[in-house]
Amino acid sequence: MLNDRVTPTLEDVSKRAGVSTATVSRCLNAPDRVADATRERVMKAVADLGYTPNFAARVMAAKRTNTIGAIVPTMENAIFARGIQAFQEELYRAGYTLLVASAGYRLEMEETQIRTMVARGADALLLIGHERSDAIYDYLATQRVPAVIAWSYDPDRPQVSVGFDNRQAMREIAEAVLRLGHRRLGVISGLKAGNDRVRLRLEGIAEAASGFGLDAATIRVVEKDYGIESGASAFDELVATLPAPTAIICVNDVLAAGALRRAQARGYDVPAEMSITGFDDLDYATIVTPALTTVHVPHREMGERAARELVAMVESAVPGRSIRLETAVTMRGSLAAPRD
Amino acid sequence: MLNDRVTPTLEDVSKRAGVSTATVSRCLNAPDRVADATRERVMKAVADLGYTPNFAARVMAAKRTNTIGAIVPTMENAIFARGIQAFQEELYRAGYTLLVASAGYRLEMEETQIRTMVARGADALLLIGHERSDAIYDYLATQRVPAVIAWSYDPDRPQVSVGFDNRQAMREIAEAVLRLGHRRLGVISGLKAGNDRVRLRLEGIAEAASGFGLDAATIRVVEKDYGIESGASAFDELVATLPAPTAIICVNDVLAAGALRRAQARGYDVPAEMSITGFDDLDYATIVTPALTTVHVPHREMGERAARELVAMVESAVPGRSIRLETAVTMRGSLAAPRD
DNA sequence: TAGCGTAGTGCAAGCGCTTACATTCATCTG
DNA sequence: CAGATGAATGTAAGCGCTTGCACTACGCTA
Repeated sequence: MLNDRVTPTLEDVSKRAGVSTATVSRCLNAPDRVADATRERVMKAVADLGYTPNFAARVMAAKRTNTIGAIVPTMENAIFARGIQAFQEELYRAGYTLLVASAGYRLEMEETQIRTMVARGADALLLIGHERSDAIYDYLATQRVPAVIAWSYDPDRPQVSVGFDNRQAMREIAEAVLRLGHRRLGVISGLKAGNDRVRLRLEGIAEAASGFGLDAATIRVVEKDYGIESGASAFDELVATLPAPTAIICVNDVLAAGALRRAQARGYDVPAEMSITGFDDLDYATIVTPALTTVHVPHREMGERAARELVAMVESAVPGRSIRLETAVTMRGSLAAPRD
Repeated sequence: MLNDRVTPTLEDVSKRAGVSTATVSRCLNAPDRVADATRERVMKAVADLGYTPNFAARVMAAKRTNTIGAIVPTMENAIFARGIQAFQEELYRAGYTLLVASAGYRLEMEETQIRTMVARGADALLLIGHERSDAIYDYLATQRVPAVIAWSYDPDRPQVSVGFDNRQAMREIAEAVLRLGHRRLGVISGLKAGNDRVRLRLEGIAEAASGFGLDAATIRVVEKDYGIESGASAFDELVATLPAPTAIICVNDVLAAGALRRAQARGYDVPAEMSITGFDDLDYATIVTPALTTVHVPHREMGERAARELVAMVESAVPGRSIRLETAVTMRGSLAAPRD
């Protein structure tokens, strides 16, 4: 018994107030069902004793935790931070607590985390992207734990999603690149395994290329995990094989920032000799020089809407509706027409 | 009963395996105390049923959650992300789950979060910085919840801390600035309220200034919340009053990155006309141009060591020792001698 | 062979709370 | 004024798990 707390219990309070534990419980959970005088007495006892309800006991008895879990691929870089922050603020407003776990972009790890969260009594879950096993979706269904998928939007899937169309968003920025005249493209991608957002974005690039009469299969794609350094080394790989691309499209701003810095370190003039684009519109995009042309994603709005949707699903047991958010190509200095 | 789960219970498993619930429980928690044949049978039943232990029930019965909470000021920018990520990885290795909450740099909010975490049964807590009410320290003591303070190191305080000496770290970089000949300094600070790290860093600057014969009181300090935009507008304020500083010391890289970009937007040549320094050595520091001279903080190491210390405190109930980590001034392009 | 130790298992008492149901009693109705 | 009504409170049954203790059976030792 490592944790033998010295916390007063409901019973201590009830004795001190001279009532039953049921009355104390009601004072705490449904104050209007208790006579004013009694309530005052009880509340005084609560205050005197510094009583805090035992969470586990409450969960066991009430089968509700007022807790919502979020499982993100990573907390290390800023990709999910802003959205999750907004998510948590909105949950807090609605009286819920957020539990965050990160799965390191690994599906089995995510599955473990989902099961852990459910076992911990999460009333609902926020998940990133659609890709995961049917087994785990079935599990959530049988457990009756509502879930919302964020950072992705797909009305054709049975799951409720609050996000944007990754493919279309990426196609739009790729088209912007192509429209300027670029024909030799390089792509820096995150790891595709277990990450449908990345795959959809790559498809978006391929679609744009086809639309401009390019054979998408000839576009060189370098796949790396996320990180500044990965973007930098991916850049080196892309320019190693000739003819080098005139524009490099990155699936997010972190990779783009790394590629940009490496390009400059290698003496490339960005954007005159080399254009680079990002995705997400994180802080990274605006602090680099030149600032990144990127896809703006409404992270905060996504977090807030997902929270509201999830709370509604928990509280009214309605099915929940998918919500599509708009992204926007944001033109900044890192993209220009090719020189030649 | 919104969450009437359809989860199998220990009893379901025990029936299927033809043993008592006690045996099933032992299979799960102390497998070597059960005969091999029995264990196999039980494990098969567990697998067949897809059984997951109910967390709340387990906590109630065992009074231990294998959960450690971390309450950080914010998750929005990258300041704490790397350290927390390392913290969680190390905890995971030791068999613990991490609960994260953010307190928005507000002390009352932090207090609420601490109480919530304790009520939820956190076995221990990671807190950022020393500043909080005695009442809450007393609370943790009576509840017997071990806590470690990170991002700060102070051997004279009763609390265990794993971190660095904010004052000295900042003094060192300020001295580097002064040594180059700067005498007109500006400072961009985070909000001091409830944030002892910031105050210590400011003291470090004052000490350095005194050491160089400057009156610390004459140094202009602009206080802002953290954010790129805050850094930018703080820069404007600092250069609005003449004579403008020749070097701006920022209490972190986020503010520094914002100030740097704004300086350039206003036509300043950094570092020739204006030097800018940061603190933390986040990604931000290396992707801006010129890269930021900053104080390198061993975030990952801090997270890992804090996790190990905390686990030791929980498991062996030893008092715990404070650990001092070294920081290092990292010279990069944003700092140079003043022109005049 | 009696006596003992030990590994393996079961029994059942909680852990602190919520809540369906039972009880009490003051108030109202006709 | 008897009886109905309903507000306020109490009673007690769990929620699903862990664990101290008791018990059995088997293999040793002397």
